[in-house]
Amino acid sequence: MKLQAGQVSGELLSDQGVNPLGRVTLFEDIDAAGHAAIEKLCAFNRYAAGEQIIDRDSDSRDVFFVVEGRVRVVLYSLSGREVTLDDLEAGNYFGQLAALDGHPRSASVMALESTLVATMRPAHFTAMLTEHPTIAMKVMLEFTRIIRASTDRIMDLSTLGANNRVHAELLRQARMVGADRNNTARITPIPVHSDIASRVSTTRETVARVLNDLARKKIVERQKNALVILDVQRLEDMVEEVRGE
Amino acid sequence: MKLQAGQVSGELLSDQGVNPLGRVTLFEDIDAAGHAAIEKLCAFNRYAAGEQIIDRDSDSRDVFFVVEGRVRVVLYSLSGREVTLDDLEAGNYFGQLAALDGHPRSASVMALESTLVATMRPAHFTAMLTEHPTIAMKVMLEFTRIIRASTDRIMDLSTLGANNRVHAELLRQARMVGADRNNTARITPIPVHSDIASRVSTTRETVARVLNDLARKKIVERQKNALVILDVQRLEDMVEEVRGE
DNA sequence: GCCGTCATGTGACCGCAGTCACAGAATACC
DNA sequence: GGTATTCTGTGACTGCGGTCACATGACGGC
Repeated sequence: MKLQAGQVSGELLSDQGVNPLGRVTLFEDIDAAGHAAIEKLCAFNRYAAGEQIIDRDSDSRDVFFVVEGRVRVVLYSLSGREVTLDDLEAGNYFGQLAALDGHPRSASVMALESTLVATMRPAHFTAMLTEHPTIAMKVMLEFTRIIRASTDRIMDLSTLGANNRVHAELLRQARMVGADRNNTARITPIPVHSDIASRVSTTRETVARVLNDLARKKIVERQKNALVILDVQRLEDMVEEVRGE
Repeated sequence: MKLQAGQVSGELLSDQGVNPLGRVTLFEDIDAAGHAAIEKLCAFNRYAAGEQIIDRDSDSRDVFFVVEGRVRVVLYSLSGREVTLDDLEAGNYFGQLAALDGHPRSASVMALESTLVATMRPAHFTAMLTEHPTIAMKVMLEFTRIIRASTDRIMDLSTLGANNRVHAELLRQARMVGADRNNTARITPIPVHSDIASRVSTTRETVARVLNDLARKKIVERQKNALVILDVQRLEDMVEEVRGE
């Protein structure tokens, strides 16, 4: 057994006076009674930062709901090279692929910080989908989100060079936090270079060079506790321009 | 209106004495009455080889069922560079992303040969999913297939060089047709180089060089009407070896 | 058959970015 | 505070593979 996270009792959770599944957006349309029923089907586990929750070549099929914390979905090449697919905040879930199709896990998942997850066996998950069509629909919508993100990434990898992919990633993060009317966006905390690198499949060094290049051009600025995109528009132009070539 | 395919009457189809939706695997668990009901919700259109069925930036949301023929799902960069995502045989369907989430089309789809498709409006599609849970489940399984293929591709693009991606693609095609006990597989008809190139995001020239290289090493052989993988095992080794680096 | 079109083969060139190496900065940990 | 570790910056080198150019080959149409 590779997963050794401490089991967390339901009691402990109710002691906190919270409905842990209430935070999971997949269940947001379900009433309190439904939450209680679903909660009975779950086991709760806490993972420390850096701990593996899903190992790509384990044969578990469970679905995991992130009650608290943050996780990262990654692929590792045998050489240890690490490809980040997605980060999931509390309220999201993962592990649904293997639960639904019974195939081996498609990726590994690790906790980025101390993370509390609810675990559900695959049979309960599929049963829940047939019982609650609104949940099934939400699962499908999540799939469409994943597929669209994947095709975008395939497109980027196929048509953009490494430094343009870094530009595109900065732009994505800038859009996530939103730009103010000055065309600037504050990304905080400062993303670690190797982190950006693993999201766009390049090296830490390339990211550093690109960021300094952008800083020299006054497009980004590294501040105390935030990376500031000084001119989102200009960055957009740089990306769009190259996409068209 | 960009799509100008000729409308095909239902009568014409019944004249052929076939149940056109019977071939669509999504509906295989539905009885004849159900097929008839679903068929009423569809319009039938025929597209010529090369004709666009979905344009990435049209705002249609319909779902398409491939009754006959073959289609290709592609992305185009503004420069015209073409990235193939998938080919779909008769019996499959496409267009479900936009139908479900209402966002713009994620890719373009073109007919590879003369193709007959059944078209369904998004509202009917979602209604059908809630009415037939078994269809909803099949849609989800198709999503898992797409996501797994996408992550594999992202991994390949991130970790393999261009010629190893060609190796990996040949291997995939070899596995599709299956190898005999001599470790050989006949891929037929001979895939066009530019076609392979667009599947693995490289150039036609690179594919040509790789294939000749493999031919020199007696791993593949170009025959009259088929590309023969003489030593599937050896090809596997070449791919696995590099993945581990 | 002949020709137009599409597919293939190959050389030359060269730029992007990955790799290695190491120095310096920042942050975390006791 | 000091030390360990993790993060960042940058130069030098190099090879993969994209691009261009052009020749040859295959094949379908009529």
